[in-house]
Amino acid sequence: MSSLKVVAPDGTFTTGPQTTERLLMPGEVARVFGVDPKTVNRWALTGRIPSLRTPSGQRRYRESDVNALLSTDSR
Amino acid sequence: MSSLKVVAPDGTFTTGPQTTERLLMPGEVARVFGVDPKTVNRWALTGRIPSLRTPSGQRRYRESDVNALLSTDSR
DNA sequence: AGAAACTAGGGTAATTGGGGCG
DNA sequence: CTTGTCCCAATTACCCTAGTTT
Repeated sequence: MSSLKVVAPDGTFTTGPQTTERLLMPGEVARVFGVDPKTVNRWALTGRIPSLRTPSGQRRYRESDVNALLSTDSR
Repeated sequence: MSSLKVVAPDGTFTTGPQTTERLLMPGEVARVFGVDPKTVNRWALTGRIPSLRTPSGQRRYRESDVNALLSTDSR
């Protein structure tokens, strides 16, 4: 497979043919679940969701991780 | 402006600010119907109303689902 | 350079989920 | 069978200020 690297304007990047893995910001994740952005941070601190950090300390979330939590049953 | 990305089960996705559907908390839904939040909880458990769950287990309700039930002029 | 929007923190009051009972 | 209420432990929302990003 080709290891093509695509770099977006905001610095995010993806490698591979079609795997567009965008990084979501806390507010975006918060809107997905209907919670406060601080709550998403708390999830990261308690290990409920994996997170990356920018050099300045802000958190970013992989949408694959978000979708994995989203697909959890809805009883 | 941040564009929220919504990913479908098949991998396709759409981006856009207007696709953001508001999610209501149990108490908000309860006030709409004039019942106790616990009752809304039971409606979700019995499948009378669809619901999402946060990673910690709390429920959120789509505004469109709530409105759909409101307009359900049964008889 | 400035303004607007978003974020990370900390602290506190309010809400939620689940079980059981009337 | 459905709903409201009481209990508890856990989780979340809202307030603030400061730093970051666009």
